[in-house]
Amino acid sequence: MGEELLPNTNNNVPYLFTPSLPSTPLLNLPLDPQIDHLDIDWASLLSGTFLNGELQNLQLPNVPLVSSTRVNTSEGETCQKSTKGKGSRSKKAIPPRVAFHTRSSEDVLDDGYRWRKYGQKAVKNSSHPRSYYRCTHHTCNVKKQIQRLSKDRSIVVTTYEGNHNHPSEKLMETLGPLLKQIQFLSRF
DNA sequence: CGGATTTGACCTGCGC
DNA sequence: GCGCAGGTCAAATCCG
Repeated sequence: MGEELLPNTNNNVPYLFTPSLPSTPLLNLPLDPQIDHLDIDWASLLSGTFLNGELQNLQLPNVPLVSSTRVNTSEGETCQKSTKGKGSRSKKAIPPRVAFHTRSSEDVLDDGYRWRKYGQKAVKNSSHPRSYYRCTHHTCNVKKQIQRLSKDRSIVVTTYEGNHNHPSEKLMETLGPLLKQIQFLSRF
């Protein structure tokens, strides 16, 4: 990792491009010339199963090849804490990463999950800082990074790391009544 | 007052 | 070994 995430094939993360927001389910995957578009099931994406299933089923060449060796510190992982209490890194299995390039005036995409910002850092060769977010769900350790392209400030690069182990709150808010209705109707 | 954000310090990996 | 860059922590601060 190093510089700004650019829309080219040098990145080690699959590059998904959305012309606007997740309002359109059609995405492009320039990394793989075999795939010129991809229909995304946003429901499964938001529930976390997309990253577990669909993406891997597509056999994308670079999932999850991010060179970062940073850790995540979710429960059950053997991550070493530094004796000074700061930092919690060690070489570990790299969680799946997906980068979305989104044209938006908003930095933070409303993806249905709740995120807490835990850091912001100036990035080399970029005039815009990178922001670090973590899912606020207590059992979930998904992270995301948000950064604007210096070449095109209207483009926001959102990099998701890891899989949600819980459904999207907004999704459940929306689907909850619907599911109840389906359950009710299915009794007949 | 509690949760979210800000921000400087700290830690690790990597290249030279 | 050293310096740099990226990533994370946690105390301070903000805000509803």
